[in-house]
Amino acid sequence: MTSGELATCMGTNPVVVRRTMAGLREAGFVRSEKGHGGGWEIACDLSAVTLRDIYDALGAPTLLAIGVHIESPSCLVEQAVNRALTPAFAEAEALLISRLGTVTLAALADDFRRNTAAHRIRKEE
Amino acid sequence: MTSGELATCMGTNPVVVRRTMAGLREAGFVRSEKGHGGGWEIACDLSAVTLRDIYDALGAPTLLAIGVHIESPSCLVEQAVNRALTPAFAEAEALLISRLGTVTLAALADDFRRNTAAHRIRKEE
DNA sequence: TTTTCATGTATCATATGAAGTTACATGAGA
DNA sequence: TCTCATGTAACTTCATATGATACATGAAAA
Repeated sequence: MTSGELATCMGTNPVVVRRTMAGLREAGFVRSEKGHGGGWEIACDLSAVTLRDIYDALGAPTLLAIGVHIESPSCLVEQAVNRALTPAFAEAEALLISRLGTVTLAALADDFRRNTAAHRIRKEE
Repeated sequence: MTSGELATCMGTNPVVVRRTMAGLREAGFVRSEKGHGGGWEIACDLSAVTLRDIYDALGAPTLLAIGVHIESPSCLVEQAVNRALTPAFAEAEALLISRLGTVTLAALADDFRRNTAAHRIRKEE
């Protein structure tokens, strides 16, 4: 598929698609071809890649909305709060990341297909 | 302390302080007095109030940066991802909230005082 | 060889929401 | 009655994610 087609599917912009796919390409999960007949194709075993891998390929962005932003804040109150909560933040993030590691793209695809079939049956009724 | 003094301490604005403190006042954790000699004072037992209570009083804002935003997305792929990750998000959030419940304001204050003492000794050296 | 169509990427524009600001009403004490 | 505080509405930045534009590069088709 081309970036334009993907963008239409996702309701976004071809350039945004390229920006995001760039990370997946660098990780080797997809390939891109320029020119006529070009576009994107999957380049990995879907059962060997997890959402954890995707997460890492996209730059491991922050998962928590709150947390320790400044390493050594000058505010002593902020320091006390950080001491109290840093382990909790770390554990929650680790939990999330480990859960991402349990979801393969193949599992997602299977679930998607099952639901698409159900969707089709429902529409035919 | 007045909103202005608190704002100076926190490097922010008196109105922002009032906006935030309003939640704590409604929960009964602080009291405010208008007029001459007015300002804010603590109105709770610090050992009986946890960061969980503060979190709730401030409107229980989102703790996770990612997660399910649309309840029933039309995108079947998004639906599959949601089915795969919703429990993980819920668990991570529950973990964080339960940890907030283990930190009392009194514990924070104690830790703050210990560190302030150490800070003072370090400066006197 | 030239045209067409795709990616790659820098740069700019826009939208969204948090934070900050201003303005003014209200209330309490000096 | 004057001063000083909170309570709030309304407005203004500000930061950042997203979208858009422009153009260079590369590959296949005409």
